[in-house]
Amino acid sequence: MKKTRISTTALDFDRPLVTVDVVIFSVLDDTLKVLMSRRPARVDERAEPFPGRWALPGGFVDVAQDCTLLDCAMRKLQAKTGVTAPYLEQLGSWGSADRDPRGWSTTHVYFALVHLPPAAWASDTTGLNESRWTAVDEALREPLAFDHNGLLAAAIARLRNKVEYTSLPAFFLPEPFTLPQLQYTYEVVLGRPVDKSAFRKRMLDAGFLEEAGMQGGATGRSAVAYRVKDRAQAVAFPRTFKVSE
Amino acid sequence: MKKTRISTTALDFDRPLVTVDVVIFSVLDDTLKVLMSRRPARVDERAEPFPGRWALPGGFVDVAQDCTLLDCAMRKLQAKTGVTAPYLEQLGSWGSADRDPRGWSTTHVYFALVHLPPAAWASDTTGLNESRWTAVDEALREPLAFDHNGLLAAAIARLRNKVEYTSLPAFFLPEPFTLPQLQYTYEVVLGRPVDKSAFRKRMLDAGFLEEAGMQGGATGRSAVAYRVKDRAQAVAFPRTFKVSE
DNA sequence: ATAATAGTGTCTCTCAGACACTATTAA
DNA sequence: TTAATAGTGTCTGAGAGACACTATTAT
Repeated sequence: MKKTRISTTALDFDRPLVTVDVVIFSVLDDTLKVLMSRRPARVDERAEPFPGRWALPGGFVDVAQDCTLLDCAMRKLQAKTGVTAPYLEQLGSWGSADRDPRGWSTTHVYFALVHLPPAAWASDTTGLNESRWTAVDEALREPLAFDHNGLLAAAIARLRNKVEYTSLPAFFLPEPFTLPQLQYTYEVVLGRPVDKSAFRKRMLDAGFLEEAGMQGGATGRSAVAYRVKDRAQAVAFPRTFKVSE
Repeated sequence: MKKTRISTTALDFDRPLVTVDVVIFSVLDDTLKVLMSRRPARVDERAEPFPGRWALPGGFVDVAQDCTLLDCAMRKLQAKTGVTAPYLEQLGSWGSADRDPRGWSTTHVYFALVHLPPAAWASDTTGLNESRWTAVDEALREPLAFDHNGLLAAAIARLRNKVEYTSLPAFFLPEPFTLPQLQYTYEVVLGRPVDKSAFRKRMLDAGFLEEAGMQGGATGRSAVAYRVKDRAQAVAFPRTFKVSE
């Protein structure tokens, strides 16, 4: 028996599931870390996929609540970390028939760079929303839910690549920050030391910083503090670090 | 009245529409062109959105036919152009409540670089699948269907940006091609002349080309012909063109 | 004064751009 | 031989890396 349809298009075909996942990076303890979320355990007869596995924070788009995909990503980031205005960039989208056992599904992956007050670093290991900050290499070593190993690897690759020629690491620091602090952050993410003189020339010549007073450490000379002029976007340098060899 | 559900997750919420759009670029007549497709005219009482407007080629993901989003994009590209193995890269995804009058919708945008035999350049201005190659600036000037002005602008920006530091324009040429031909293609896309000596050094040093005999023009000296070693991906140069100024 | 950290100066090497030069082909 | 195009050589300047130097602060 066929339904009769008048004045509408044929939209009654199967629609894929639509989700958003957020890769939330931060730097702590000399390490690049990512926020992972544990899939709920099997609580009753309902078939939640990958029970107990670690996964990227994310979930279904709520068409009643989210006006855009970016809204949805910000909502999930806010819910997990309380951060409201971080660096947030779309990484890409993945979709296939078999990435989710519940059916043909798509995910829109965003990646965020945040800095958190130390208090927020406490792992939440209780209840249904268990989450944890994990060193990126460690997170990749174990099998994650869905295709999240692939998504996370892509996010790490994109971040490491962009750090070579952009001001992205500035978003890992609370403002104002000093150039030595910024250099340290670059070195953590790149995993190698960077020459101080070349680094400072590059940052100051790029012109994305503005002075914001002085900042003294526990010991040694005080440093000039800086703020980024335009918090909304990163700056690209004309060359990558370490061109030769 | 509530349905009783056993042994299944709650997936009976509203799902967004899921589409794929493809921005297909090519170079002809000294111009960067894009393939545009006309939305069907209003044929009966069914409400096809944006009747008669120009749009990027695309459409709904067919969960029965497409295994992945990339499959879907390749299927649409193949259907429009007959091209099977071009350069195809994901640009990003857009999704919001109001970009499609039929409801909350998402689109996954891919961009393709193709070279076509001159015969395929004929515009198909008949029937329901009218399509046309249009200069990119011209295509952007008129109001397109949906948010396609924005999608196209993003694709053009990404292409122009990547051409500054990658071997992408090689995909606009049928193999084998000569360095003067490749340089000409760069100049068309960049919209400015490029120094011959610097260009040749850059291309040959990048090491993505392999020789493939000689190729003579109608007049003048013959040129060495080249093929790209790895047709699957573009090469990134360590610097952009024209750093200074 | 010393330790510790912030910041600068100088040298060199690489490489892109500019541009003039040589090489090869057809008529 | 000339026109047209392909390809090379040489100079210069910008800028990154290396690394030694100076500057400022607390003890």
